[in-house]
Amino acid sequence: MPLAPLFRPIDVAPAYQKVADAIEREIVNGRIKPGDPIGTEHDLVRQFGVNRSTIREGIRVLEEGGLISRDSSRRLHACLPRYTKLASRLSRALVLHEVTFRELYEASMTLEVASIEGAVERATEENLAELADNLVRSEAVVGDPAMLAECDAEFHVLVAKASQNRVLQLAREPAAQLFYPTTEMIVAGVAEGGPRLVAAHRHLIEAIQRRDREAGVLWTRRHLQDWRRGFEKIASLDRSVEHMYMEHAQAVRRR
Amino acid sequence: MPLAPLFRPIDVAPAYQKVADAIEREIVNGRIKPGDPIGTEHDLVRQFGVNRSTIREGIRVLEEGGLISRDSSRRLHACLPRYTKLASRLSRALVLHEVTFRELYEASMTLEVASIEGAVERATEENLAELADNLVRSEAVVGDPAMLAECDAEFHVLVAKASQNRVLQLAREPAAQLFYPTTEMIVAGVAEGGPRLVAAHRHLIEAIQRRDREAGVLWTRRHLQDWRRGFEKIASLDRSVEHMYMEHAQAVRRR
DNA sequence: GCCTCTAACTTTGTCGGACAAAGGGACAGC
DNA sequence: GCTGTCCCTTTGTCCGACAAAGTTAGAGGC
Repeated sequence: MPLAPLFRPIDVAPAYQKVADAIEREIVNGRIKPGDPIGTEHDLVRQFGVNRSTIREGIRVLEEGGLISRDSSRRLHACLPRYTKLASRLSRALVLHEVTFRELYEASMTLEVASIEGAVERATEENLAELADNLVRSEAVVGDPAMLAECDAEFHVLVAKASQNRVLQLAREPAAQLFYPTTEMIVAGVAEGGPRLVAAHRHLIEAIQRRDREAGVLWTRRHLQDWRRGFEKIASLDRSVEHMYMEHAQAVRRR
Repeated sequence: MPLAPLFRPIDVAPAYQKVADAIEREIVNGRIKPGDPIGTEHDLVRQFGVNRSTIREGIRVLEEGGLISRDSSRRLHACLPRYTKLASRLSRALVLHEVTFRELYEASMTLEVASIEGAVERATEENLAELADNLVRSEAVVGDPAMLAECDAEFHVLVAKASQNRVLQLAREPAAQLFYPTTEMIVAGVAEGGPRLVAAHRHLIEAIQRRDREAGVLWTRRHLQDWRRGFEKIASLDRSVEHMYMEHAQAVRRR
């Protein structure tokens, strides 16, 4: 019979990690609210009793995690992590794991359908106005694949936003970020691609307006199937997401 | 008419950020493969021509992003970002954004149903063996809410894994991490909670075995509805996720 | 009294050097 | 072949320093 454990594992985390954890705890449990100042590096040196280099390493960890950031004057303050920034981490991970476009397509089918269902049910007038505005801008750039792809990405972000479900909004973002670059290629390669894309958006907006769930789901499916057909003219769905697509995600993250 | 731009915006990112970006680029575009050594801090000092403190700050950024890590001997090497670690960042963000349990529930309903559909279609013998093993362990701890909740969380991870869709796996993880702690409370509070949970798992495994999609979806719905009923005995679905739940996510991340 | 401009002061980003602790490797001894 | 020791490398931490950018306060002009 093994001995009863006499000792707990001792905490051997390096100091910079402890600093980061301590500040993270205060933010996550709400004692430091988003927007609250964290204090200067020198303040933290005094409070934690460690060297400024150590403090700075801890700050980098928190900054990368999106929990704190520096304002225009580079002062530290707690902040709400931004979805797009976090999602681009995930996109990056998906690329490194070499997920296939089939996986992306299947997951997006689920997530975008769920988004439109939520939007049909709960979209506000403001959401609709944003979508309508997006549609106008899309129509204006229907001949420019790059701009149109950008509008398309924004359109689906707006639909997800209209669902009023932030979990869904966040869940769909990583896959969406990897779709975005391909849309440009497809619209450029397929003659009727642009107009079909804009037409689908129009039908989706109408569906939301009429609170017509069936139509919303139908047109989302069609929209994604269009993407799929276009993609399969270029490559196999079983191809894994290429590294080049990451350049987009990186650009998005830095915004 | 404005002058043609003579100059590009100059890059004013701090040095540690440039170091991190440079290494990130090499990893993401595949020139450094997961597992490859990065070299010692001193090597990087020589290569980048900056001070070691600067290098270390850059390393912290990459470490937090999950792109590099240190092995047992603390040497740096590139690695595949781990889903659970990234997902816990998202869970944290969701908590800070004060998402409601209703949002979690709705999104999970979508994501878990999609997972089971994928699992029914594509689960391997190995996936089924893992699920069966999980079921045995769940039955053994049916009287212990904390252990059972842990088994439940693992069960759904295994279902998502069986779907062979890593995008889905990743997308469901953040919401799932926030569910996990509540399951324990619910199982503890509702008399028949434990046995019902295990029974649902058994039905789900059978559905996967029989490739019976209808049954899989049905029992996933019931399983989640059970959670919902249990939760509503404790609190309103419109309550936002409390900060206390983050302690779990933090524990998960550190594993 | 209010505004502007300048001169301190503060804060950040970076640098150089330093040292203890932990790990890895080579080498001798059994 | 295994073990223990010594040495070297690497990491984590510390100290002190400085230029650049931002902030604050006070002088001076209206």
